[in-house]
Amino acid sequence: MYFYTKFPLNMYAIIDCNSFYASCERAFDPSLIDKPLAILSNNDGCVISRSKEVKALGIPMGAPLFKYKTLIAEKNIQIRSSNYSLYGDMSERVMKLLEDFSPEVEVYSIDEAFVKLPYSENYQVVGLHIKQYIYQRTGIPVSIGIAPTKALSKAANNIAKKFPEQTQGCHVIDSEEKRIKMLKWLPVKAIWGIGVGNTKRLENKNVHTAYEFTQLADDWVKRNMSIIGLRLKKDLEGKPTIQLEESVVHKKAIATTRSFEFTFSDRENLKERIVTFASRCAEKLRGQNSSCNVIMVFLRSDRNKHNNVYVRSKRVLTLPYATNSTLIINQYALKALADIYKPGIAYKRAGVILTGLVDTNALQLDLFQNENPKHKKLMAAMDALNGKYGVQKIKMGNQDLQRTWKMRQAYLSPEYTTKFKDIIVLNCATI
DNA sequence: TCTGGGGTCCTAGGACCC
DNA sequence: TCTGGGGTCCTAGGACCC
Repeated sequence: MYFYTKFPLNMYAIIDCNSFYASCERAFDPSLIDKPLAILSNNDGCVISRSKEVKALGIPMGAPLFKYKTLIAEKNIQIRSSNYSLYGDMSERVMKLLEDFSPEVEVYSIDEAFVKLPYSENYQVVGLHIKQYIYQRTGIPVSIGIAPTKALSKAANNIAKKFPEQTQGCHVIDSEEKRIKMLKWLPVKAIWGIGVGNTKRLENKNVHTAYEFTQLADDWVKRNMSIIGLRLKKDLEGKPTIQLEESVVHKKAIATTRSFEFTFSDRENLKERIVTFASRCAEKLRGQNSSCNVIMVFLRSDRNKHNNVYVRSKRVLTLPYATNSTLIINQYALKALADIYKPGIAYKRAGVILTGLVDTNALQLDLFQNENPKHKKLMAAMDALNGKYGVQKIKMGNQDLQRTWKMRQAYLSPEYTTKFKDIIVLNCATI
């Protein structure tokens, strides 16, 4: 109904890397190609990326590793620990290549980007070209959905993924007939932005497909699913409502949180962890040239231990002035920790989150309280050294200097693209 | 024995101001 | 005998995403 007679000048494409982490591993280790391959979360806890062979074996996203040990052995499933420096670097390469097709690129996540495509007579050809272009230069296979709105392109991408043979990995919505056919096929729970809560609500109202969702009254949607739901509905109707967010805006929150391999209760260990998390946050903060006004520290017990009460405590502190000094941030992090720490609780997870972020260059100095100017120089020196010799080489005195807090990463691959010692060596034999 | 981590946005309700 | 109303800002909590 909102479609132009001649198709709109701009179409949105979503480019989504297939099983991204698994594909990164395969790009550097061809022996993994065509074998079932699963990538694990931090601490090798659960499965967070699955090749299509692993999906076919019925291992769900987020599956705890220990529950599938037998199946993994039986089916000879290959597993790898997360190698985020590799994935982050490969992601940057893919995103950079997309800029060759349009100046308007929104990096939506580590493995997905929206691109506003310039007018074309044949978007299927454009899509297949992008797919091939990325694959040739990175070894990463992608799926592409192209449509007049972002929500429709996400849905089209579902189709490209589900029917790779028919679509060749790219599906285009360029007519009202295709839009309606797709929405009638798409179950509500698969709509981008409809979570479990909304799915339940809609199914109670006997709404089961995306098409039925678009037939609801606007005011009902607004009332029950907020302005977000209404925008989504418009987008699915083919009226561009969810805009491309291009500018690389600074993050509005910076977090470092971890689960521990074991639970523990003693104050000294927690202090060390919190200082380490806070230091890492401060580093990320300076990395985007921001300062923070607010710090939050939380502690949690093990939510999977049902015989215990699930303890979740947090403390939010507002700083006297915006800062990005590790020293100040650590000091307040420890203060927050002292407020919530209770002896005798088996803590399993902790984290530090910085919010109230502002641009450091635009800082207003507090009239009475501001930072020791030496901090700025010290931080700059620390960042420079850590940049040169590796993350966390320079630490605060109260951090774990012996590196006893290692994550469990039993199946880690080399950092092929970001460490000199891990660069692949080719042996060329002359015949 | 063993279950991840890092984000975004919206809303309701309270505090406060004029 | 009587006790406004509107606006803004902030925060906690929820929902959702990958």
